[in-house]
Amino acid sequence: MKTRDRIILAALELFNESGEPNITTNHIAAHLGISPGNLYYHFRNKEEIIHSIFDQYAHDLSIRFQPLEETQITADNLLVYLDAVFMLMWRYRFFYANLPDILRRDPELQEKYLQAQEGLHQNIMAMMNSFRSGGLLELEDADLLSLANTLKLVASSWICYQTTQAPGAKITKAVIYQGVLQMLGIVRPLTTAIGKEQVLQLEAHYCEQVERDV
Amino acid sequence: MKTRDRIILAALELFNESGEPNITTNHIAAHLGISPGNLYYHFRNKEEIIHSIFDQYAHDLSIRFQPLEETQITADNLLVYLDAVFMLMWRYRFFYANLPDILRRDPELQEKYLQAQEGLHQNIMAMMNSFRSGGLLELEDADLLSLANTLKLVASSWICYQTTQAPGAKITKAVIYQGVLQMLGIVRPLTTAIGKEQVLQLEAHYCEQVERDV
Amino acid sequence: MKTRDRIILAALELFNESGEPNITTNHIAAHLGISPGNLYYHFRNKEEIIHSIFDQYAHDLSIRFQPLEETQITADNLLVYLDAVFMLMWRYRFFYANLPDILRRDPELQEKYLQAQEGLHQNIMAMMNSFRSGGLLELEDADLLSLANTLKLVASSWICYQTTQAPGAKITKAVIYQGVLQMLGIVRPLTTAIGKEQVLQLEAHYCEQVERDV
Amino acid sequence: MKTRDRIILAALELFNESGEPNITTNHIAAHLGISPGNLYYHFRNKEEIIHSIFDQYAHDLSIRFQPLEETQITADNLLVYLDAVFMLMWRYRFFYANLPDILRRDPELQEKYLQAQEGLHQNIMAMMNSFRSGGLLELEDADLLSLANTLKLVASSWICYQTTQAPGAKITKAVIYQGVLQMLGIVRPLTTAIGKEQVLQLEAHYCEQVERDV
DNA sequence: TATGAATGAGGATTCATTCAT
DNA sequence: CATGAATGAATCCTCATTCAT
Repeated sequence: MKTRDRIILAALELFNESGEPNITTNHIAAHLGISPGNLYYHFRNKEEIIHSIFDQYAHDLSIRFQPLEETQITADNLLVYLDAVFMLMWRYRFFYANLPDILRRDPELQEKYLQAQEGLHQNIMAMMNSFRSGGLLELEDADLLSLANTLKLVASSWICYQTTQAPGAKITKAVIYQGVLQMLGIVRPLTTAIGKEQVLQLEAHYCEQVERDV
Repeated sequence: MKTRDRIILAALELFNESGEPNITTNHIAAHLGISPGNLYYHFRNKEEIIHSIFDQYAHDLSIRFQPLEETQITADNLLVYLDAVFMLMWRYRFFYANLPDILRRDPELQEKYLQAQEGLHQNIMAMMNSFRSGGLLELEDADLLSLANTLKLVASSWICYQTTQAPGAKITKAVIYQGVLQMLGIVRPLTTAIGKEQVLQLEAHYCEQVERDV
Repeated sequence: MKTRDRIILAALELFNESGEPNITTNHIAAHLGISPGNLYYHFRNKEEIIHSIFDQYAHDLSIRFQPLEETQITADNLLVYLDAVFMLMWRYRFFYANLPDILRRDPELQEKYLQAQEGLHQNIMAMMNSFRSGGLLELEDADLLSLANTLKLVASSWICYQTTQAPGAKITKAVIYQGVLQMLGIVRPLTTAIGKEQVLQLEAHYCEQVERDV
Repeated sequence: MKTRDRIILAALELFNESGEPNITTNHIAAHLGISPGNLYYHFRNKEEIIHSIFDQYAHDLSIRFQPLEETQITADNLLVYLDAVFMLMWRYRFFYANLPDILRRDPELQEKYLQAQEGLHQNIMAMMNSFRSGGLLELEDADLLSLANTLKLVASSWICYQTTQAPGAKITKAVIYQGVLQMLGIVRPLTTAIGKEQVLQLEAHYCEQVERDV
């Protein structure tokens, strides 16, 4: 494994554990047993490390989430999708603990983040549309858009929100699954009879996951 | 005005503007034209300033939000309530931009925050219950709880979320009102015919506010 | 009791407890429940407080130790004298924990200290001379002077020395009495048969004291 | 010469000159023409510098003073030993000017200091025993122990004591030699006829040294 | 590629002291 | 006499970053 990648990995790990502002470049170098000079040979500055982590995040996102065509959208696909979104967010959770501050310092990163958010929005919209046309949801356009926005907000805020809800909260996979359940809980009351069945099935799936992990 | 209060005010202002991690105690002192020594005469350390700001926040919260009795809950009261919650969050918005990090450093603050969150939860539940018993909502217990959780999450995350949704996003009152609208949008699809009317009225009110402020 | 005197007393107490460098003027004021301004009304600066404490010490010393005439010197007088010297040193023990540093900063104090030391020397010499002329000691002039010097050194260093001989050593009266015993132990091997008897008597007296205090 | 060692050396020099409490880490850095950051690259904090100086002292002590076997103890060896002890104390004299305060702050250092003191005690005891068995001294066990204690006290206190005996006293080598003479003066009245001769010889040696240095 | 010593501006904080009231 | 808010230079220390090797 290349040093550059090891740095990214170590930084990600340490940031997730202790928060980005509390991890210095020296911490990262020491953790890897390399010199600070070497770290700066591979990265111009700390910002660039964060940047690279985000790039990896965005890349992971893009390969997993080819914009879905409406016909492909099934309950199964949805499950896979939600699963993957939250897992990704978990993997890069340090990011969400400081998002406003990190983005303020780095306009370029802000731009990239917005693109990712846009992709998330597109996908959520596509799924909701597909649900509606499949007769699982019964909503007007405005309500559908509002629903999509809410889902995006919940997805994007979940980890940060949970971090603040308990002293010394560790974000585990169970917490992630509860996030998916929270989103399903938002969709369920809006579904048709057929839709409800599907959602309940998904919920059952995630309840299992939560219990297995607790 | 007492120096102690001026410090709290200046700190709040600067934190909101530039983010707490980017504002040093010297910045605050210089901004007020006082010496660093004087600042430390009034506060043992930076943490204590943040603490005091939070205490003020909690105090504001508590005097404005005496736990509502269910009979008092009307659409008008709700409007006043939501308005006030978001305004308060706006006033102390720096806090929300770094919540995980701020709380991690200060377990006492974490405790206080959870109490405030618990109060928020109680009030939201009281309102939703009242809505249901007033025939504005039609939901089972589990769904009602889920709804309340979603509303609390949206309320608690709105400012942080919005901060990340645009480059150099300034959180204006209009953004705040959109948060209220978002929450109403979550409630609306779940209301009865009578409930829908009330919600639409509230939405209309806030749409006006948004337009006035933009 | 006058504020000025209360300040001296409080400072002495705190200095003894925690060491002069670790006690700020604010500590002293807070301990007395007075304002720092008030403290500085009575004393130009911290140095002056130390100075005043020393003056009190020198005063105590002078009233207790009128240079002894040789004829007055008996074993009993000696006992009273040694007792008093060490008690005084105990009362002002903070001083001995930092003597070089305190004196370096304050030439006037250095001067006063030397005068006190000179008085100590005179008295020790007087006693030793008297012992010799009384047939208790058998020494040549040079040896007598050397003995007096040693005794002065031991007396002046005892508290500082003991402070360093155990972790977190508290200087108790027992430690003080051991100092007297140490000095008697220096004198004893040099005494005549008659002198030895006297010294052993004194030693017995102090051994009792030590045991009572332990 | 390594920067780390240069820092230790400069600190030692400045501490000796002006007293440890009066020398800041910035002083040391400036004195060496290096940045404060560099100093803190080599030492975690000021305490660690003091610690390192003491370690060097303890090391010097240990290599020079292998516990002496009784047969090796001759007047010549004693001379070398005393010489070295006082020289070492002179080299690290800042330490003795603040011993109580320095040890109070640093329990680990206190522990090391006590070990060094214990070594000193062992060596002094060994020498005195050897003197007695060689017929140079005539003392009972209790008196021998008492003598050893006195010698240890004088040795350990000499520099601190001398520092306080004159305004702005500079501790020169002559002062050191006088310390040795003081100790010899304590031993001399207790010696046998043969012993006295040896001691007088040593005294003569040191009187020469003092005169040469004054 | 990698080292690790070095930088230096800047951080939080302290404390003897002053001064208007 | 007394208050207590205010000063400001100084302290210890951090950390992102550089650079000669």
